Amino acid sequence: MNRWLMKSEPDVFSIDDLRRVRVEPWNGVRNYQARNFIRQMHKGDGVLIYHSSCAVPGVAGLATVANAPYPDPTQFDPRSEYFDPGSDRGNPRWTLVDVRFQSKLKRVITLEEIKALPKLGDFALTRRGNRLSVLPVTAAQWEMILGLE
DNA sequence: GCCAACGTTGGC
DNA sequence: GCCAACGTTGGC
Repeated sequence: MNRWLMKSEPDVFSIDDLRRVRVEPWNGVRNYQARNFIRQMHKGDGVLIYHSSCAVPGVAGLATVANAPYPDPTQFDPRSEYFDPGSDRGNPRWTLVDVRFQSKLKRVITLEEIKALPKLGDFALTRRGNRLSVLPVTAAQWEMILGLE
């Protein structure tokens, strides 16, 4: 099993929204590095749901990857904000997975706390200029972060 | 292939 | 709202 962190702006789609809908197609990722991580996902992989661009950024809940990666349908929808006229139906440019709610943490584990972990090691979330919306988490990082709850 | 301009992300 | 970081675009 691989482990990932996926960002969402809680004002747009929060862990409470995911709990309500149970399974959500994680569409709209339009960054090649993030897409390449999505393509490495497998059904059952663990996901940290991270709240970004909000008062207290941090990990808010747990989810799992619900299925194998498949083409993001919004790239072919001219009415979608994620429409990509340059994407070829024979070779779709953008990929997504569905994300299944697992649990909401009792409290948000904040970015500040995560940054302060002494043995966190190299982690895309705390690297300079952190902008990736989907990024890998090692087993050790996963344990350390959830150990803060 | 270079690089300036531009747009976006995201913490603060 | 500000601004640093950084990805993308497009002219050359």
